[in-house]
Amino acid sequence: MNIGEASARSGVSAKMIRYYEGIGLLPEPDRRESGYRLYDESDIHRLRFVRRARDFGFSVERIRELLRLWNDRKRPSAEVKKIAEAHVAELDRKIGELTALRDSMKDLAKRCHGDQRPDCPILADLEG
Amino acid sequence: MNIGEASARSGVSAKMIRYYEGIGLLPEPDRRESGYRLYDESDIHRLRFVRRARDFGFSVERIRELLRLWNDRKRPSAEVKKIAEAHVAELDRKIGELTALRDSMKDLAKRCHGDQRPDCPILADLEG
DNA sequence: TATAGACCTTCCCATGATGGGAAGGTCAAG
DNA sequence: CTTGACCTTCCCATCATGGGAAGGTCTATA
Repeated sequence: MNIGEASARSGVSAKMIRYYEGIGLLPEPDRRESGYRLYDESDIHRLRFVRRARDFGFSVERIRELLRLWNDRKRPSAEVKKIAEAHVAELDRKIGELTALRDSMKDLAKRCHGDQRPDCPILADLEG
Repeated sequence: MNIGEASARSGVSAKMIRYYEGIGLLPEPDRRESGYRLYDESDIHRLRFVRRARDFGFSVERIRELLRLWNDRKRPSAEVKKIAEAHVAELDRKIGELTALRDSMKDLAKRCHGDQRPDCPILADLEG
């Protein structure tokens, strides 16, 4: 099938399929004589894996490792788990960061009258 | 003072000071005859405001609005509060998103043996 | 006064993952 | 054979930031 159908069936845009190929995340597919890329079921399978990993927030580089493990029938599951746990830790870190920001901002907003007057603890805080 | 000192005193890199000037977030400063940018206390004040707003996670465009309100002595605090609340809502949204991802990933990792065997619920899930 | 070296200038490039769009070639249905 | 949908590559933009090159300026010291 052509890239359009591969895109529709995998949920990965044609743009991104070409990009992933360009950075070596995906193998170069066969081509028709015309130059059109040709995909088969196993490509769709791999594309779906990539899309799902992206949905989980894995970076392309992490997905590269995950694909390698996925293709390795002798992989120790410990390696996969390690990547997953590192990702969880990273997400935890970001969540903590954003939560701290949100709480501070929420507090500042609560203390702002929010009326016609110019006095504002939010601006006062930003002013330092 | 020159840009280096302005940078050191405000916590905004010289690179970013020039960038902010380039996109019109900051006014064009006076220049020496040599072309060197010249900053004074009020510039430091503004730069610190910008840095602090960035620390809170506001986008440059939001900071543009905040600076406008900061400079407007007749601003209604309601406008500032509105921006802050929109930011809180945005942070809440992101936190929720990341939390959902983290929880799913954490659950998958927990169910992975993490040993020498290749069987792995994480890869199985990504596979779809 | 000459020079070293710290500082400044502008300009270009890269990041990460994604989309937009142009110019031009290919395919399939009518 | 034409039309329109599809494909190709290539370039550009995003957002905020940093790296670095090539070249000019400033200041302290020998």
